[in-house]
Amino acid sequence: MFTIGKLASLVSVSNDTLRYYEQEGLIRPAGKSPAGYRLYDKDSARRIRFIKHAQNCGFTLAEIRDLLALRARDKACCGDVRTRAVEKKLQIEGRIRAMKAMSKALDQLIAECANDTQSVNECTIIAALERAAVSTKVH
Amino acid sequence: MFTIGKLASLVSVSNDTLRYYEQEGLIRPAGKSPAGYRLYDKDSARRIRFIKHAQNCGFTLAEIRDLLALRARDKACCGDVRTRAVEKKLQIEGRIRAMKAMSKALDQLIAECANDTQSVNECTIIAALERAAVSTKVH
DNA sequence: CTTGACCATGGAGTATACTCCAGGGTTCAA
DNA sequence: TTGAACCCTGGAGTATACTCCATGGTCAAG
Repeated sequence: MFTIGKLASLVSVSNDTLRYYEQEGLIRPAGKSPAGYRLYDKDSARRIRFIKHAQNCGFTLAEIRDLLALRARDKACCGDVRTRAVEKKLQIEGRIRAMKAMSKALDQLIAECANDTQSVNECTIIAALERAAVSTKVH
Repeated sequence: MFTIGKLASLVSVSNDTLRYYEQEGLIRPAGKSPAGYRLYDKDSARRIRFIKHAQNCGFTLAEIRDLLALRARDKACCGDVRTRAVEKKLQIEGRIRAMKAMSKALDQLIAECANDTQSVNECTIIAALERAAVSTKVH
């Protein structure tokens, strides 16, 4: 059993973050000390790592809460989790496409602006940004 | 000269957004009517389009404000704008890399989970998310 | 003159994931 | 016993880009 500070440094997050996760229903201490201190066990550490890794896979805390709930429900099968992973992947790919479009638009802008010493009045980047639509929407 | 609603529908944003841009120092009406109504001209429309296109290139409003200030300063040259475009491109490419790593991590997870009907207890996605670190940080 | 469409201001609310703070109790070692 | 280091709660603040609201003035048509 460790106190919040111990767990926090163990999994490299702040005490505040752990309390925040608890508040958001993502974790719960294994118990409390007589003085009301949160006490955690190894399972808590596993759970936090789960949360962190899922975040790195692009899941929001709300989605992670769902994932954790899924795990808790016996009836749920691996397919449910898989579906979420596939959906998330599609979402991320959409974002990547949007970003690539941005990057491309910037390429065009940069290429157009050949002359570094031109006055800003004739700047082709500025002109281009005033002109044509760059059809990209993120999120 | 048009009122806020006219300009808003002309450039497809809301009245509130235009007031917000003004508050944030991105635009200023060309004048005011005796009753205090904002009055805009064609330049205003051009400026809003500039803002929208720059947003589509991934610039934040704060960055766009800088870009607009740059345009206003005679001394600034096209190179200054170009530098910002290049920096922004690098930033976006970084984000794309991070997202690709996420996508790849999800691929792995999805591939590992071959059996759709397995109980969630043995779910390999869940297990994988508890295990190894997926080393990706966004932003 | 009234009605509806429009405009103004100031301020609060939204989503996300924390971070920081004040005010106060607890634990432990010297 | 005193001080450092730790813990608690509740609430406010951060960034971004709006959106919505109440309250009230303005304008044009009928």
